[in-house]
This record gives sequence, C-alpha cells and structure tokens, in this order.
Amino acid sequence: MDKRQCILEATAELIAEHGLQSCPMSAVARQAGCGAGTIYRYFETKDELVQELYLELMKRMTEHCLTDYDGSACVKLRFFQFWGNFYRYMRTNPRDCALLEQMSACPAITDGTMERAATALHEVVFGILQDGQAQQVLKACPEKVLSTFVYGALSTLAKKYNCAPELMGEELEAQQLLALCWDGIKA
Amino acid sequence: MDKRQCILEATAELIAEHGLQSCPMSAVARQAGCGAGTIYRYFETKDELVQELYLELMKRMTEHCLTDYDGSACVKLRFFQFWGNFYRYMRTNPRDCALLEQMSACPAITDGTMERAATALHEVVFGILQDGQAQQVLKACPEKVLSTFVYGALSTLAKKYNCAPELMGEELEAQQLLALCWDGIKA
DNA sequence: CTTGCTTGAGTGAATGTTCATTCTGTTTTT
DNA sequence: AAAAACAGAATGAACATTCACTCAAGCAAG
Repeated sequence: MDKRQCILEATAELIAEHGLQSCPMSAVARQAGCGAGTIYRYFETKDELVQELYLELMKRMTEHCLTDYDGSACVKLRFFQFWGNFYRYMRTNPRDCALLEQMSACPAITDGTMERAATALHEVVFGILQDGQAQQVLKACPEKVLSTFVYGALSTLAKKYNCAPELMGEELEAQQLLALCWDGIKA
Repeated sequence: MDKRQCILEATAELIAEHGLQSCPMSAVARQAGCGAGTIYRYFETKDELVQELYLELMKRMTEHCLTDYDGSACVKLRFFQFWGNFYRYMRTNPRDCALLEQMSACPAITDGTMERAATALHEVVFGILQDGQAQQVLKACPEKVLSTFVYGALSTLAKKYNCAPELMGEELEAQQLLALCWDGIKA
C-alpha cells in the first residue's frame, strides 16, 4: 500500500473531525500507522502536506464531475449531467465536502493552489455556459456570475443535507435541485 | 472606549488577515493595545473569545438584513428587501463576510453557537417563504431548501465579488443577482 | 483640601504544554 | 554490504494561560 496515500488519508480524517487547527503531525502519524519522521519523507512541511491534500481532493471531485459527461450533448443536458455529478459527489462524500469547504475558506491554502486545483473544472463549466449564452438559452450575465450562482447554491445545499438532514424536510432528488438552478439562469 | 469591544475587533482583524489558526493571544493583545492578561478579564478562554466574536458578527449582520424591512409588504418585496440587505452587507463588509465564512466552516464553532446566532434570521426568512408558498407564488419545495438555495447563491456571489472582482466581469446590481434567485424559486 | 487606604482593572514576564521538525539508530530492500 | 525507508525520542519554538505586581480612581478620616 502507498504510504503517501495513507498519510493524505489520515490527514483528511483528522482535519474533518477536529479542524485544520487541531491536527498535530503526531496524530497524523498515529492515524497513518507510521512514525512522525516518515511523513517528512513524503512532504517537506506540514503546510505542503495540507496543500497537497487540497489538490488531491479537488482532483477526485473533478473526476467525478466528468463521469459520463458528453461534451457534444446539448447545453441543458450537459448542465444537468455535470452539476448532477457535482451534487451527487458532495452528497455521497460528506467528509470530502466538509473538508473542501473548510480548506477553501482558510487563508493557509494559497491562491496559487486554489487556482491550480480548479482550472480543469472551470474550463468545462465555462464551455457549457458560453454555449448556452451563444444560443440564447441562458441569461446574458457575465459567465462567472452564472457559474458562481450555481456552484454556491448546490454546494450549500449539499452541505446542509449532509450536516442537518433532519432540518431539510423530505429529501429531494438532485434533479429537482438542479431545476432550481436552471430556472435561475435560463433566459 | 470599551475594552471588550476592542479585543473583539482586534481578534476579527487578525483572523481575517491570517486565519483562525494563526492568531495568537499575544498578537490579539498587541493589536487591541492591552496586556495579554487583560483579555482573560473579559473572556474565560481563547475559545470563548472566538465564539463571542462569531455571535457579534452574526448580530451585526442580522441587524443590517432587517433595515427598512416591512413585514406586511408583499412576498416579492419582502424577499428583495431582505436578501438585498443581506447581499449589500456582504459586499460592503468584505472583512466580516470572509470572517463569517471562515468561522462557519470551522469545527471550533459549536453547533449550539451557530444555532443561537442564526435563529433571528431564520424566522424572518421562514416567514417570507411560507407566505410565498401559501400564495403559490413560490415552488412547493421544503422551505429549508429554498432558503438554503438563496443563501448559498448570494453568499457565494458576494464572496467572489469581494475576493476576485476582476474575474467577475462588469459588476451587476444587487437587483439583477436577486432576480436570478427569484427566478429559481418562483412557481 | 490632604493624606492614606482600598479596590480592582490592567500588565507582561514566567510557566507549562503542545507541536513541527530534526536526528539517531534500526529495519528493510536491493 | 550498501542504500533506502522508517521509527520514535529529542529539540526548540510558539503559544495559551497564570500570577505577582502596578497604578489610578474613589473614598473616608483628619
């Protein structure tokens, strides 16, 4: 088994449970089943470990978002496939969802890391929205406004369902939540 | 001048700049212009200080959201007034906006604190959405789904405009962003 | 008014703890 | 046997919290 992977996984587990600020390297080592020194064979510093974890999480999420994604389908289909994948990923992996939120909000993750982590996603989203606007299917807002709108709504809904499902009433299908977003941005 | 207020303000400044995890009490004391011991006259522990800061921030935001809010107006007007206030507050106070996001994402803020901080807001939002559904102006989703949808979209938009306005294209009026949300939830 | 006493807010050096990182010796691999 | 990987104790820095002290304001007695 891959030690580096183990260490990343252990870090994820601990941060999710106790927060970024209470995640000592000694605990990471224990959780990963290795000595403290070993971590430093794979990561220069704790900070690097954390940045790498963020990149790893984003990579995993990006892959899921592109499952069965057909770039040549119509705008509406692409929209529902992509964001449906996104939402389901967030709902199926509550730990990663919480982790991503926590890390995105934290100044310790540098802007460079964030940008590097998100470019792949950006391109796909940009493609969908551009096409939608060209075909006048979508509102003529700046593309970033639309993408931020959808991302914000869906990620917050997923988080809420993950953390406090009892408050949310009977659970809706991803389709119905996507419909809210679609109605918001359609022309 | 109020020392307690000074300390809270200093804490806010430091957390906004360096993050929750790098905000030593010594720095808080320096920023607040007092000795380290003084902080402990007003707050039992660092943790309590942080929880109190969160409550304070939420209180401020809640007040702003209710500016000129007329509970007897029609659903659409109430919606635009309330969420417009919310959005403008987030845009006018980028520091508080970033702070709230960071603190909300962090396990150090207890669920109890969060609930206590948000009840006032919840009631107003609940009122608007309930009425809207009763009048069949709004979609018949669980009320929490609608509120989370709007909150997520607007807060994420505000954050993005605050942090990376250059990426967002020409800035839109609050009205136009609210319209996206309204179109999403209207029946 | 002056003087001396009391009170409690305020201070910041000292304490003990926690933690990232390093280092030395050990085990495993080649 | 050499090299690489590993473990975990040791190190030193950073930090939350404490505590013995200072000082200014209030106040009562002279």
